[in-house]
Amino acid sequence: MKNKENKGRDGKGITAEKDDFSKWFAELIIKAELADYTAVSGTIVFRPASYAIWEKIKEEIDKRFKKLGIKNCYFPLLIPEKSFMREQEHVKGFKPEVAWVTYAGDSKLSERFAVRPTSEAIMYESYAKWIRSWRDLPLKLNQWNNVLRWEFKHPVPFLRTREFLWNEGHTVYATKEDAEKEGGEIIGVYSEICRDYLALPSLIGKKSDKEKFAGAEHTISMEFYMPNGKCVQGPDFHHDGQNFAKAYGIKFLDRDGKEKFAYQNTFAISTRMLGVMFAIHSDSRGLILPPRAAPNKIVIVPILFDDSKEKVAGKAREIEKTLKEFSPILDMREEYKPGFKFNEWEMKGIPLRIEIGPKELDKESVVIVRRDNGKKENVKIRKLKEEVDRVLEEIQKNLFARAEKLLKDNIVKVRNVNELKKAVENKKIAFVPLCDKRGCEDNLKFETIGAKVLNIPDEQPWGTGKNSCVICGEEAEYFAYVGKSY
RNA sequence: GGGGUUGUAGUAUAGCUUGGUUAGUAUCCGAGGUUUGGGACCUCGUGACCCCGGUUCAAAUCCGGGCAACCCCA
Repeated sequence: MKNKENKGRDGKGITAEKDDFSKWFAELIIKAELADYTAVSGTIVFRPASYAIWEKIKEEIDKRFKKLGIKNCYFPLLIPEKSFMREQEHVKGFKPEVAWVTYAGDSKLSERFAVRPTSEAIMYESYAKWIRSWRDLPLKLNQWNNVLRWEFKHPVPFLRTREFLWNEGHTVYATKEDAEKEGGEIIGVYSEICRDYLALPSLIGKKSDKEKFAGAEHTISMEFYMPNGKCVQGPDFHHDGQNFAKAYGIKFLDRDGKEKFAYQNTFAISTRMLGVMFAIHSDSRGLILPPRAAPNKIVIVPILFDDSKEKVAGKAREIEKTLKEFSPILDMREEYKPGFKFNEWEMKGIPLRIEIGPKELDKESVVIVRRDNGKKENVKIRKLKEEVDRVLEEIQKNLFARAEKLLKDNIVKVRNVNELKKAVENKKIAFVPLCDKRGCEDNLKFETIGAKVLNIPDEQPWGTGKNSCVICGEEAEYFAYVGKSY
């Protein structure tokens, strides 16, 4: 293919195949202008192409959070060391990754400040002041912000960055029941956005004690399967019980006149999801975006010849207006041939391309080309809007179906250690009967050379009698998803 | 946590072994011309040796350190 030979030589196309995942992903990120590296390891620039999608995710989630009565606020970036140290499990979990501010100019500060790796510590000092009565509850606050975790593992753009953007929801309830009920609502919002906007299916379940959030009583997570066989933890919800309430003194006077500790939750979705989405949908030609996540859903490429130029250009502008709701890009650049433009917009992941030239003009039609499967169709201009609507919806569905197939095809049920090892070796997610002993989970990681329990789904396929833990052989408590993870 | 590879323009690269012209090429980018249905062509032009130190008359090249990217193993 001529096209193929040209790739790479001019530094514009992606040269790596998707099978060569790391190389492919790095190229995709740079060439589709999603992100760029900076001088600080593990930090990236979120360029407009990716930031616009983040804004969309934010917007949709924010709307839904507000419906649930969650209000936005903003807490400071810096956390005094004393506050940070209050909840011990939390400290243990985060301390190795915390960056400290110790100097102002040339003078050393008398107290050092943590750059937030997450905001529990600073928010809960305030919560303790604000909450006095059962009438103050529930308190439901959220902030959209950045956090810094000084990871030492090899960074990957979007998927493992030291600084990232997210939402931090922090809610407080009078009773455990009310607090726990929120888990379903929040995970419902996150999974709706992932499914309907990002076209990503996930495995939803509870984290094991070993893997749960530092300071939480339990964690519900959404796990995603990447094309290189590794899993990624996406959005999550933590029920903290009274752990933080006790550490930070979040108490209230209840109806019965007794002072009680409150129950708390925290939840988050981060810019990591952008990386998950880019990686799962895209191909060797470049980025593929689900229409509902794409800032520009359409590109219009007019085919301009001298004799018909004016007419075609006029029609193209008309179409641009008709399709305004899809934020179309009209590529009128005359210095590039259409073929060049096709490749460029495919690289950048525009879901649908509309071609219009003299041939179409005569027939009052246009050619539409899908980014997800390359299929071309002739469409009458008078029907264009409804056809575009239909095709975009089909692309959205197709991308989800593809991603779902990738996920489902890579889950295998295993019954013993050998099957488990083989599954992990083959880059599968194993569905594994386990007991709930910590030792067995440690052992599982050892046996599989690094795989871990992703989560434990609510729906348990007990069915045919009892199962035994693949590690110790005793009666299993549950089936868990196990795989290598970022 | 351990081991390895690599840093030359916006991108992809040559040169490095054996130090020595004005650091070569393609593409991108800018100007002009000719073109335009899957990465057109011609002319001219702009643009680079990761940082700090050392060795040397002389460093992209050799040495040390730092920073960064990537790979493998735990």
